[in-house]
Amino acid sequence: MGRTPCCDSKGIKKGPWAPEEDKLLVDYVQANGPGNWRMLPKLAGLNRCGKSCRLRWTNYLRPDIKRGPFTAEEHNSILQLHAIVGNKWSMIAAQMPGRTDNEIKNYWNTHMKKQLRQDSLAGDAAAASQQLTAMAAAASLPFPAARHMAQWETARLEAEARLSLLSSSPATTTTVTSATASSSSCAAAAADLAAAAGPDIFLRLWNSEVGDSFRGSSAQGVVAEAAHGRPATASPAAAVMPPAMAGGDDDSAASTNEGTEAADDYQAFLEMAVEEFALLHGRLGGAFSAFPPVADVLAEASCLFSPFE
DNA sequence: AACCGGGACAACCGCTCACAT
DNA sequence: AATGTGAGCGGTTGTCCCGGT
Repeated sequence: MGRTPCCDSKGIKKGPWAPEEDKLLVDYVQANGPGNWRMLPKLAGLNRCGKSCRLRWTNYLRPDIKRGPFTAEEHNSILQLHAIVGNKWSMIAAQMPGRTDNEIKNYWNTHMKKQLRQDSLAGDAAAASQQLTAMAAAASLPFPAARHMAQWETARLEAEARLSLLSSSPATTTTVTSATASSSSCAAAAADLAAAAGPDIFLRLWNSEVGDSFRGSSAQGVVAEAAHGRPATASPAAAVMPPAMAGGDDDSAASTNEGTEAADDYQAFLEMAVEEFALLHGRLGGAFSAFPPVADVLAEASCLFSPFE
């Protein structure tokens, strides 16, 4: 679908914002609230495109923005969160009140990337364990959601490590002949899936119909979601998180068993994903196109077909 | 004083997605 | 179902500033 650029009109100003423009934008948003950015420039008397106004407001003029240099605590938080989610700046920013994704992204690209490069040049032999270390540290972050993310992600990495071990053992290389595969062969298949389709395959599965199905069928999950009281307007981060990590509550005292529960949830999810995959394959003979969202996720893992045949 | 290079940060660009029509 | 729109996201670019030569 063709999309007309928002800023191709002649005479629309670009570049740095003047103080008068900032004042016009702030006055308008304070009087009318943000929203309808396309019409805003005209209504506010600005010679800018709506997108430019939105960016200026969200990245610079918003009253709740925390200016100034990043603290050591924020620095560490970014480091740890980046180890978990990668370049998902909006997710990282969601855990750091007062900081924008743009600000964090710039900080990462200018300060932290350089630091990491220097660290790697120094020849850190423990590089492989850095992610887990960062995650362990993240478990003590002052941001509840970040704690949940770290705990769940730690469990996920441990589970994946187990799956890798299982998949490399001779016993699990035997042929799986039915959709009701055993837990260990599910695990092996899941490890194959990750190896074939990339580590984010699990996140994508979680966001697919398979994940929906799992969430819907897991009574435990429903209880967990209710207990965590996920807000109706979930953050983008919460939208992709399993219940154990999408909580948003401050109930840190009750988190003792969360890692174990998360690992169990994750294992159950993997088993269901593989079963679902096998069922679909059996039912459709590989014609996954009838289920586009699942197909998108699973088609990449087509080399997984063989264990089920 | 003039020039240059690099760092820091604001702003833009291109893309995707959800939703409305 | 096709298309248009608004909004958000991540990557990239542009500009300013500052220190070194």
